Amino acid sequence: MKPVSTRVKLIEAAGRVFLGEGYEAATMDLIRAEAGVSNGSLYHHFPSKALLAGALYGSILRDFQQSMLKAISGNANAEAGVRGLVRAHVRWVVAHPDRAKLLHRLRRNGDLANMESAWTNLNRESSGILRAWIERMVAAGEMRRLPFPLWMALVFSPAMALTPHWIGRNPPSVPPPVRQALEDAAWRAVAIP
Amino acid sequence: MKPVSTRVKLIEAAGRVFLGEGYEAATMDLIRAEAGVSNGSLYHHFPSKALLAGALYGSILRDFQQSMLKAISGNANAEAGVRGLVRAHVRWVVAHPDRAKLLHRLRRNGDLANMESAWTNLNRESSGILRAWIERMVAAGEMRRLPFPLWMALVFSPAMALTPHWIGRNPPSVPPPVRQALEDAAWRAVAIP
Amino acid sequence: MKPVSTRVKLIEAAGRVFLGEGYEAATMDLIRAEAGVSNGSLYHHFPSKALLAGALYGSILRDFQQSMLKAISGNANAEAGVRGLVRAHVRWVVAHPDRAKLLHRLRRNGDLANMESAWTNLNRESSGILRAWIERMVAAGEMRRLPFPLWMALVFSPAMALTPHWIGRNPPSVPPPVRQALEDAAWRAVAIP
Amino acid sequence: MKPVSTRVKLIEAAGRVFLGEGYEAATMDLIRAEAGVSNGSLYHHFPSKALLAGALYGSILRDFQQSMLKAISGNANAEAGVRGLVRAHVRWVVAHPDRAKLLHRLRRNGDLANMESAWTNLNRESSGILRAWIERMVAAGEMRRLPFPLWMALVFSPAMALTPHWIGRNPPSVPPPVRQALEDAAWRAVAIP
DNA sequence: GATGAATGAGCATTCATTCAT
DNA sequence: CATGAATGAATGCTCATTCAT
Repeated sequence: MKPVSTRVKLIEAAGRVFLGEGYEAATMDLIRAEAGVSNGSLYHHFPSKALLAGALYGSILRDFQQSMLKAISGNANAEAGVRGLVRAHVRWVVAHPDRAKLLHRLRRNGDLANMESAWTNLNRESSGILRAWIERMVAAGEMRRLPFPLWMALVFSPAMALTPHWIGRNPPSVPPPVRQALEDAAWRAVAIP
Repeated sequence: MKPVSTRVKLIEAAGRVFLGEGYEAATMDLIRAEAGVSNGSLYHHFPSKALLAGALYGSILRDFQQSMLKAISGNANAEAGVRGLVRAHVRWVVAHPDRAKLLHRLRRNGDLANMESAWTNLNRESSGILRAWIERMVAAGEMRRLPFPLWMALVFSPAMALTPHWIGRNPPSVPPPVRQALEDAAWRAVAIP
Repeated sequence: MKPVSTRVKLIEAAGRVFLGEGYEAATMDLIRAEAGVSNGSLYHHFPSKALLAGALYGSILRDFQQSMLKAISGNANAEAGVRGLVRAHVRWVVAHPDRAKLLHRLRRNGDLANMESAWTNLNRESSGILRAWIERMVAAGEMRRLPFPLWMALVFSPAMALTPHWIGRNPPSVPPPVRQALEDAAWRAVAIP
Repeated sequence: MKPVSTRVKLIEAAGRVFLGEGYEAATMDLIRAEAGVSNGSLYHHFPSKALLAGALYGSILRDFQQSMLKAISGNANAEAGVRGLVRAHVRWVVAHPDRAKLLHRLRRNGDLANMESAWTNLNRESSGILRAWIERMVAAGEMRRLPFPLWMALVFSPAMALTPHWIGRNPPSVPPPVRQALEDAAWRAVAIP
C-alpha cells in the first residue's frame, strides 16, 4: 500500500496532458495541476519540460521495444520473425492506444531530439539487437540485404501509418485481413525475391 | 514586371521561417520581418497564424498532388501506375526538399486540422481521382481490392518514412536501388498475389 | 423609394453594435461589417469613433428630450408637469428600450464628454427650457426652490435607476403601481411642504 | 511592521490607476508599474484584469455596505433608519470620494458582471440584512410595502445621482440643506402616506 | 522533499486610423 | 463618395524557470 511517488504521479499526469493537448500546448502548470503537485515539487523532480517529456517517452519506448524484441527472440525463422514483428506492432498499438499515440506525438520533438539521455541509449541498444538479428537472417540466406533504414521503413511504416485509423475506432481494433495484408507485404518486401 | 503581392511575399516568408524554425517557434513577427511587411498588413491578409500556415500548406499540397496525379493520368497499366506513383513521390521529394519538409512539418498540426479551407477540398478532390483510378484497376482485375487507407499506406508510407533521410543528404538524393526496392515493394503489396 | 444613405446605415449599425457589445468592445470594423460598408466609406463619413458615437447619441437624445419637453409644454400646473415628466420618462423607456439602453451606455463616456458638438448645445438648450419652466413654477409659489441638479435627481433618478429592470422584462413594462409611486415621490419631493 | 503583501500592493495600485485612467485605459502594465511588481507576480495573484478589478471592487463594496448597515443596526424606528441610511450614504461618499468614484466606475462593467466571486455573495448577504429590516418595519406598520428594487431606487438613487457633483468639489462636501432635502424625500417616499 | 511567490521575456492579436486609387 | 490595402503602437496574457523558506 505504498503511496504513489510524486515522480510517478508527474509522469502519468504528463502522459494524460500531452495526450489531450499536444506537446506545445501542454504547459508545465497544466501537468502540475493534473498531478496535484506543487510547482516547486515539479521542478524538483524534472528540472525542465524536455526532461519530463523524455522520462515519459523513455518509459513508453522501453515497453514498446520489449514487445517488439520478444517477437524475434529465439526465432530461427526469418519469415516468422518478420511477420511476428508486424503482428507485435499491431497488437501493441491496439492494446495501448494512448501510449501509441504518445509515441507518435513525442517522436518528432526538437526538445527531445537534442537530449542525451537514457532512452537514446535504449534506442541504440534495442535497434542493435534487431540489426544483429537481421544480419543473422541475411547471412543465413533467408532475407535480402537491405540498408537498415530501408528495411525498417518497408517492414514497419505501413502499420505505423495506419495507427491513427485503428486508434480512432472504439474500441481500437485492426481487421484481421488488414493485419494479414501488412504481414504479407512486409515479408514480401524483404524476402529473397 | 508587376510587383510581388504582399500576400505572396507573406506566404513565401512563412515558408522560409517555418522551415528554419518550426511551426511553434516561428513567430508572426519573424515572418512579418522576413516579408518586409507591417504587422497590420500581415493580419490584414492572414487574420491568424493558422490561416497563414493553411495557405502555405495548401499551395504546397496542390503542387505535390498534381505531380502525383500526373503519374497515373492516361495510364491503362496498374503496375506502371503504382510504380509511377512511387517514382513521382521520390522525385518530387528530391526536387523540392524544402517543400517536402514543410509538408511533413505542417501536416500534423492541430491548428491546421481544425480549419475548413480550400486545401481540405483540395485533398478530397485529389484523393477522389486516385480512388477512381484504383477502382478501375481493381475492376480490370489488375490489382487486389484493398481498403483505400491500407492501399495508401502500403504504397506510400515507406517512401514517406525515408523522406527525412533523403532530404538530409547534400544534395538530396535517393540511391536507385532503394527507389527500386520501394517500387517493387509497393507493387507486390497491391498486385494480385 | 430613396436608398438608405450610407451615413444612416452606419448610425443604425453603430446602435446595434454598441447595444450588443458595449462602447469599448464595439470595434469600428464590427460596425463597418454590420453596416455592409467599406472601411474607407466609414471613415469618410465619421472620421473617428467618438464622432460616430456622438452622432448616434445626439439622435437618440434629441428624441428623448422632445418627449420630455412635450410633458411640460403649455402646462400651467406644477404637479401635472412633474407627474407628466415622470410618466413621459417611464413611457419613453418602455417604448424605446434599445434607445434607452444606449442612452445609458453612452452617457458616461470619456470620448463623448470631451467633444464639442451638436448634442452638447442640444442638451444645453433643452435643459434651458426645463429650467425656465421650473423657475416659473417656483415663482408662482407652486414648487420649492431647489438647486437644479438636486431637482433633477429627485424627480428623475429613481425612474432612471429602475430602467434596467423594466427593460429586462419581455416585453418591457412598468407596473402601474410602481409608476404611481414614482410620480408621487417626485411630486412630494419638490412640492411645497 | 510586516511588509505589505504583493496582493495588497496590487489592489491599491489598481485603485489608483483605475481612478486616474478609467477601467479600459488602465493597462495591466500601468498597474504593474504602479505597484512596483513584476508582470509574473501580477498574474500570479490576479490571473486576469477582471479578477483584479473584482477584488478591488469587493473590498470597497464591503467597506461601503458596512457603513450602510451600521445605520440601521439596532434601530427600532423606521424614519430614523431611512434618514440614517441616506445620511450614511452621503457621509461615506464625502469621506471616501476616491472609493465612491471607483464604486461608480466599476459598477457597470461587463467583465465584473460575469464573474462569480466573493462580492456577489457579499452583495446578496448585505442586501438580505437590509431586506429583513425593511420587512420588519413594514410589518410594524411604519413603512409602505414596496417592491425592494423600487424601495432602493426611491431611497438611494437621488443621492447616488448627485455623487459626482459632490466629489467634484474641493474638498468634497454636501450642503446641509441638500442632505436634508434628500432625507426628507427618501422618508416621504416610503412612509405611510 | 515540498511549497508557492516571484520573474521577465515573449507572443498572437487588436484596432483606430491613413492613404493611394 | 467609395474601396480596401497598409500602418504600427499597444495590450492582455502565457509560461518555463528560479528561489527563499
